[in-house]
Amino acid sequence: MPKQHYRPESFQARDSIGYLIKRSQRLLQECIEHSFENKGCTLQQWVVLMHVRDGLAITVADLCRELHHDSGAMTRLIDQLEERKLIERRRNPQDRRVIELSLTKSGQEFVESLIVIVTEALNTALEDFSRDEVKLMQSLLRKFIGRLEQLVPDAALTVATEQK
Amino acid sequence: MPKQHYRPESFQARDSIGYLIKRSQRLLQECIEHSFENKGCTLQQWVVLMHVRDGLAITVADLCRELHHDSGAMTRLIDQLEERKLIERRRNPQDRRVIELSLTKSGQEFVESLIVIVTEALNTALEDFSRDEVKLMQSLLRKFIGRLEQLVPDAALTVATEQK
DNA sequence: CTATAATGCCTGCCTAAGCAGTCATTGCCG
DNA sequence: CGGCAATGACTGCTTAGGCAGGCATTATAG
Repeated sequence: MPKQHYRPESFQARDSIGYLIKRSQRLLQECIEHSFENKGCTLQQWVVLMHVRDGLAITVADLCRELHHDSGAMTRLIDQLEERKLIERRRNPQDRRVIELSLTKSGQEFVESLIVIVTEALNTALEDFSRDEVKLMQSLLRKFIGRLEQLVPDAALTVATEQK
Repeated sequence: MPKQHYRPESFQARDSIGYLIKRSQRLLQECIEHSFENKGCTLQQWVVLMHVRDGLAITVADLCRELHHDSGAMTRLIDQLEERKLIERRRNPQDRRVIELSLTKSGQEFVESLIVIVTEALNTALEDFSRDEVKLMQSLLRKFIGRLEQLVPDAALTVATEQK
């Protein structure tokens, strides 16, 4: 039986965790994309490049699971990055279904140049926060995410497929 | 000079506050919309109805400022709600530019029936959290939002116009 | 070994969001 | 009073996301 954090009678949309998270997400995204300015890169695109760079995802399917993004949309996003010579596709000879992604030289340089900008933006956004507050916020969010992944099983496809 | 919460050399996309917030937002949205099921209503639409109900916004422009949404998209969203007889438009005679929004009888009932569902979903999502943890998360997010609104001036149009 | 399912990538279609520009109305200032 | 900026609602265009289906390839079951 769930705790009564919110009650229907007294519910205020603007006080709910949903509104607060949504607004935080949106503002932060704008903040970062604003600092991207004329780099010609979406936050989304940069995140994809980062994941490939760090080996967190090497295929389109990986990226979709990690970022919880549509596979069709991801294909088209990769198309753009490939066209700009930031990323390369290479068919895996062992499993010819999969296409492995890797950054080009200029892709790597590009990603790293934006890391500086992103960390700057994040640090500025968190300027008023102590180190402990940031840690706290991170751990609360992680806990929240963990809980939600239980509730929305589709969301954690990696886990779901392992369970089978 | 901003604190060094994140540093370019050691930056990990998945540990950043951006990733965590984005993922929280997405999962929570899915969680709620999943519980909306066959109600034939987007979370976005419901939020709009709630804002009108509570007098937080009575015009399209208000809604756009509050929810930080595109005015064209909002017009079309209202079109749908009006077509379904959930909301009404009425031209303000004092200022004939503005169109005031209000809920119909069935609109009110509809919103309130969904409040129950939303609060349930939120309580379930926060089941593992103590009351203090929820308060803490809310206050951290509010602080974060406040900071971001300073940084992205367009974001807080209400404030911005007041400043002029 | 074969039939069937599952996986991965991609395409087409539809809807929604973002952007720019239009039109009407109002506020402001000389 | 007259001109000009500002505001509010709306419309067309472009782009991105979600969904369903298709094709090739691999895994699995009998």
